[in-house]
Amino acid sequence: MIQISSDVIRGYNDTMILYLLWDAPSYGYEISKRISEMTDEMYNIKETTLYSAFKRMEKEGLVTSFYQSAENGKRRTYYQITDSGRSYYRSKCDEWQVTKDVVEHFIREE
Amino acid sequence: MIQISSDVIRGYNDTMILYLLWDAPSYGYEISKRISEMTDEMYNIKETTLYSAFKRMEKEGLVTSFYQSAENGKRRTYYQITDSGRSYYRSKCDEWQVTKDVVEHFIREE
DNA sequence: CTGTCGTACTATGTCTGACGTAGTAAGTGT
DNA sequence: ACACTTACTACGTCAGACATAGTACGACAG
Repeated sequence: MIQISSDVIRGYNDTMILYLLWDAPSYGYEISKRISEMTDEMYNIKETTLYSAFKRMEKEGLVTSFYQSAENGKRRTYYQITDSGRSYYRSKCDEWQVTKDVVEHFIREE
Repeated sequence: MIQISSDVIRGYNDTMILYLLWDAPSYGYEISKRISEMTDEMYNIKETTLYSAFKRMEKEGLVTSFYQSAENGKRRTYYQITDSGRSYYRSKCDEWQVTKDVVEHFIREE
């Protein structure tokens, strides 16, 4: 089973997280599980990577956070995407198309 | 004109360079020009990025170097891909396919 | 009722590839 | 004579990813 490290998608963790926040707020643990599921465990984001991404994005105004006690009585920090976050996400999607094109000039597929 | 920075393809500069060394040895300036041409100037590798990639890859045994005076009398450091470089390149191509799949789960195309 | 597991984080420090800035030097073109 | 292109080297900085460690609370098993 191939497992990829976060380093190879450096700069796209934020984008992946924003995608998962698009429709509703979420929190660290859930985001992490959803990424693993969606990628069939090919990519498992590291906790430190994830939480530092949240901090960075909050500072940059891409997300806002709020505390909320969950059903199970546990306290969680939820993150919510902002308008600025949505437009950042869209620009990263555009960038991705270009990046992909560029890289694929140098990739041999067999 | 969209220009992408090397940061978004972090870790794939080496792969791009190895691709260009596949059939024949080459040197910094030529590699740099060819990358710009091949990508329609969407990606222009920085000199420092390029030369430090050469150094790193030589240390890792992915390439070997030799001096040679060119037609124009200028001295150049040519780099040549090694067997190890070829197998590294192939593994990066495989990795790329996975990376692309993973990222695209989180990208909305319109 | 104790210890392990899963959940939900925070803190701290390290590493690496990319990049900014600068400088050298030799040949070419005007 | 001077600018420009070619062909590099040196040095220092930065940011994102990651390793390691620790905290804390609830559930659940033996």
